[in-house]
Amino acid sequence: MSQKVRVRFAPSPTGPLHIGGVRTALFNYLFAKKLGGDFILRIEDTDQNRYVEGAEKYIIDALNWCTIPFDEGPGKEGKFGPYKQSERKHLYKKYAEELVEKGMAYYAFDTSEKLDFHRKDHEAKGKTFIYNWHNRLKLDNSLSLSEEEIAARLATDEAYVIRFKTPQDETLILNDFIRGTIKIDTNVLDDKVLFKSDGMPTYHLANIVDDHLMEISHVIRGEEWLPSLALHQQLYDAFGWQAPQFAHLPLIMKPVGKGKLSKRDGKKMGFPVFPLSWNESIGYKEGGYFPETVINFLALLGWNPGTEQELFSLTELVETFSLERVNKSGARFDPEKTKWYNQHYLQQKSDTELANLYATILKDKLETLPTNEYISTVVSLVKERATFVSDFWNLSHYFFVAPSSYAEKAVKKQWKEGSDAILKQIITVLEGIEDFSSENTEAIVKQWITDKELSFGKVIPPLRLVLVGDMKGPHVFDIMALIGKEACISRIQKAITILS
RNA sequence: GGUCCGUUCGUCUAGGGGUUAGGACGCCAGGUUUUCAUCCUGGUAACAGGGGUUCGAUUCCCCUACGGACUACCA
Repeated sequence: MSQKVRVRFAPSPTGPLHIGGVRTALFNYLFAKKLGGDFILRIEDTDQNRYVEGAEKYIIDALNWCTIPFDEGPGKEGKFGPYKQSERKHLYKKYAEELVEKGMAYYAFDTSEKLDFHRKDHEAKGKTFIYNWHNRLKLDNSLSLSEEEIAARLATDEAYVIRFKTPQDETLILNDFIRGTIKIDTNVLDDKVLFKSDGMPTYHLANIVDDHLMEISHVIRGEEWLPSLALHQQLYDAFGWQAPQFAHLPLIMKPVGKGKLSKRDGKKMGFPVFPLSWNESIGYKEGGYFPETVINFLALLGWNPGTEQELFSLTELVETFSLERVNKSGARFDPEKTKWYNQHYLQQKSDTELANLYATILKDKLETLPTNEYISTVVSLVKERATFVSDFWNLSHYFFVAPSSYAEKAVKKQWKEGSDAILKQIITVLEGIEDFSSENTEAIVKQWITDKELSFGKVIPPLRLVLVGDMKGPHVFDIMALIGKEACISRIQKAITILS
């Protein structure tokens, strides 16, 4: 069977996407693009109660920011649309009815209250209530009721659901691309609801029907769906449809503690779990991470190329990705490593690009913005010590504003008896310099030190201290050249009055 | 509880019947930079346990332990 590769990412718009969801989308995207296929976004909003305003837009924006755009989906209608299940509502009922006619599903009239009672009752006895072959004849459904009774109930407006009639005493052989063959005894399965009393299908029905109608070739989803695979496979068989290939991805776990990563973890532990900000939860974008970073670290969570390469562009990922190299076990998410990735990608950016980003921060700090060229030069001097664009200000404020205080420890160590006298003389030296370039100033000052038989250690460190306010930063003569002769002299004078 | 899935350094992972069990992040140390950081070099640290199979098992099989997911008219 050679069929066009079509994969889908099918989130439910119940809130923001978290990085686990983004990774599922990414793996789908990579798989599709590697094989020249299509990546489809389908919104699974069959539960009206859980619908969250703005979530759908968020999902689309997030995918776009992450640079994993979909080929078909809401707003990008292809020939398989619509791509929101709420807009496909009318489609599903006939499929559920078809199964009832075939004797593979049945109407069930049990109320939620009754079922809740059974569940609680069983729980109290340390058992689990399962609605299936062993008790379905004792419950309220079209299998246990007479024809007349069923007809009568259906004729009134009594609420009912349609349940799948799981066969008895069968062993299902399931196939998962990542996990291989899985055997399931149908006797432990329950008769899942396919069609709800509110007229909407459940996830299971809608998912299978849509995947079939949309000609999905591969279903790549999180491991939390593995227990549903038995039902889904049976549904394909019941309809007589060719099932797609399944691949269940390992889950992403919390950095510390137990369980899979949840949407609340970010706030609790102080790192982003969302691509974009959502209410008070900060996103990767707003946290200063680049899309390249997010894509790269997500790709290496549960997948690896089998080589020692760890840095991948999206293009390289598409070329290298394969489902065969996806791991089976869950991966604990490590926020530290994502910082390393970001540092790397920040170094890759051009000075002008970074200067533009930095300018938006500087706008709030300064009354008048220096030229782009100036900011860009500053960036070139400090960027190698930055992980985020937001680090720039701490690293370079002294290029824009004279220090108003001096780091206590640095003063103690570098401001000695006679420092002020030396700096006073330096002022005179600087005043005489015509070409204030870094090289020239350095040559002249160093010559002066030699001539005066002073040590570098007595001159350079205090000079840095008064110019920067701390014992930090790039080559001191580079700093001097950039801030200029006047600023240098005035900073030295100011420091002499304050520190002496 | 039941069903299913999993288990190599602290974390992400490579490997696979005979290896000094490799890399990356983190951490530590040294070097460079008369500063800080970057960078470079080195170091730290792992096959969950018990049984088999085998000349030999971390690798294959079984059991145990541990971890995880699921167990809704949610997805």
